[in-house]
Amino acid sequence: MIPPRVTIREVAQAAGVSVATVSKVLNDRYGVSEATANRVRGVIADLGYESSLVARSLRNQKTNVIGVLVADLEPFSAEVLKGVADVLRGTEYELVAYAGAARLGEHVGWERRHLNRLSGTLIDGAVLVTPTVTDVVANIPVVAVDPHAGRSDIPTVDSDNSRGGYLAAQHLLALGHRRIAMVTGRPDLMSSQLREDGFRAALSDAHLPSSGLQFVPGGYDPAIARESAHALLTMPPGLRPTAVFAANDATALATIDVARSLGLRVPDDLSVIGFDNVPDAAMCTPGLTTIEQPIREMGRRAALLLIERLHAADLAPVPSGIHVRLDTRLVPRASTAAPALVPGSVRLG
Amino acid sequence: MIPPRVTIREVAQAAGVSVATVSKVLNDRYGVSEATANRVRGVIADLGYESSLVARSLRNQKTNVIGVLVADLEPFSAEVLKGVADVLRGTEYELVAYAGAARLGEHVGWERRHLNRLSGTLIDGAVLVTPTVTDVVANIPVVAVDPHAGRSDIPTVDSDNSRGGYLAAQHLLALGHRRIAMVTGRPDLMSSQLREDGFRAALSDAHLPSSGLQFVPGGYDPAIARESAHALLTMPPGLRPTAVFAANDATALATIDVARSLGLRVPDDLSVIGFDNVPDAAMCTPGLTTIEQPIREMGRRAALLLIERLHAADLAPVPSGIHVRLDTRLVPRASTAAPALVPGSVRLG
DNA sequence: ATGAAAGCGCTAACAT
DNA sequence: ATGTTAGCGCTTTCAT
Repeated sequence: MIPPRVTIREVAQAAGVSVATVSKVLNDRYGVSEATANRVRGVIADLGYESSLVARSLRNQKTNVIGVLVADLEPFSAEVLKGVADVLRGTEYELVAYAGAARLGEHVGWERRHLNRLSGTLIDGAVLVTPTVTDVVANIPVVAVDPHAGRSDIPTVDSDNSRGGYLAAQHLLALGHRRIAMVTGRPDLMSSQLREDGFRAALSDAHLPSSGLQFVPGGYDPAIARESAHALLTMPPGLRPTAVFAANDATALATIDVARSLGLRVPDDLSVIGFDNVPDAAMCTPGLTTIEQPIREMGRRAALLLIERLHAADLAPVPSGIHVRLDTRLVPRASTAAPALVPGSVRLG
Repeated sequence: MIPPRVTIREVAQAAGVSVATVSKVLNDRYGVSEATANRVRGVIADLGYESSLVARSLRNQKTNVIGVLVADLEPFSAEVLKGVADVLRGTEYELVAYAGAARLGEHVGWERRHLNRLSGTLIDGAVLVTPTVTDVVANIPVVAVDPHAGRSDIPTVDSDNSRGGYLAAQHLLALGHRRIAMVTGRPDLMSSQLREDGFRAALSDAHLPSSGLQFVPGGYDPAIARESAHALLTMPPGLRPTAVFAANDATALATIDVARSLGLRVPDDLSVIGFDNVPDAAMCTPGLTTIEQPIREMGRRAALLLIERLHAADLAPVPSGIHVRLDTRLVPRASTAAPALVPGSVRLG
């Protein structure tokens, strides 16, 4: 009942020629008479035949497919994906995004697995999104976006996380906050570490006494952040921070949620600033003040870098040490404001 | 210098066994002694071998990969993708998103091409995002999200565009608007038609005389919308609409921009409501009042439907007429307000 | 101009 | 328990 996939063999059979001839027609090779070619084309159209990407790439060296390899498709990687698509749109390249099934507890090493499963066959080049390992060896050109580890042998695109952290602290200080907490990120990630470093640097530059500072774990994880936020916000009003910098928007939103559940108003009783500027940051109420990373642009730059390497593949040796770093910027919204004069005194709830 | 891909053959060679034995180890088949299996596993680990997804799927019937097939990766499809990933996360399934290179001028028929290129080989099932054709035949289960055409043989997920249009009209009426215009969408798309139908229904239910109504083309295209908006907003103040419903957010934003360039204030002199609730709608100033479609949830539902069909594949016949329709809702922001008492009189410019 | 055959990496009958 | 072999759909020598 359901028609099976049409293969090149059936096309050949229907046209009364060999599969080799059909293949030649498909690939515009010489050695086929115009008459035969036309007949074959007719059959192809009639049967609605399309060559199998898989079979074709198993056989061919080049596939014209670029892979975006991710551990998971969440807002960040989806945004990178859009950027890559922006560049590929209108080119000869096709785009495949691949998110393998997460093997339980596997945070590290997925990039090599994904690469091995696809390179040499399905894809000509790859963009790795937030890889933990950047010394991967591959037989195809690879570009990393927002790598988690420090040094890297492959071309890399990231944003200025350190400066972003600095900007966040500056913003809170400028508003007048003096008791500030940070919900940190994942200690194993470079981006997270840099955000914290920049944040500390700004506070240190402003000579804020460390007594006004607290750091609690957030792990880029809403659940962990909730717990930390709860501990933070149930402190006595005189000790409780008047502002929180969360290492990413997800944990910032979790913090706001906890604050609200405790009867604290944002930004009146608590200012919260995040990092990333994901769509949710704009859609929520109040709008989340945050540090924007130009994620989509990072995807664009990565794609550009990759295509360049793809075109130069044979000629040039692998140029090492290519690292593109894009600017971060403050996006002020409604979740931050000057602290109440007597913090906590306005709380009515 | 660059190590070539490790294949099963090299593993076999290094372990001193046949490729068949390696394959058995890989797939946990019976007939391999524990000693041999361990030796092979050791070699696999040493060499960092991973089986080629392509070769494997060419050979196998089942691949455990679900495909999300899109014409282009833009905000809408990326959002659907996230929804699908939400459901697949933690399951056995891997996710591949595929955006083929757009053949020039090809708006229609990409879904069949993509499907033919991947089905039967790379993927076990597919989610089609905004397909123009929904009578596709495939040898794998397929679910369509926001199909452009009307009737459909395959399971479908969309949102209640008609009700969304109704809600938009209701909102404007409730604010007190009586001269209302609509910037319509693309006549060839079902979603667009339904938005208009719902809009008309609400106005008719409210017995708004048709003299207060105008429809101008927008084509889901900012450029077209600009032109229409310009014509609309340069009418004499007594005739000019006090509110505009644009068929999607992109054209709503274009309308606001034109209004502003004509010296009209939004929402004081003109209320504008859009449709979709894309991130931009929240990020712009003033925030755009709009009708939200739960796009990510649509992706989730599609994935759920697909997995269900995948599991039931052999047993059940294809159940026809499965159509999931999710609710749309009004998201009030700052771009709509009650009309000025004497419309146009407050204009000072 | 056309076709037969090998082989890409892998799995599954089918030997042994 | 292990190996041999055929074949998934396709492209590409290499005959004819």
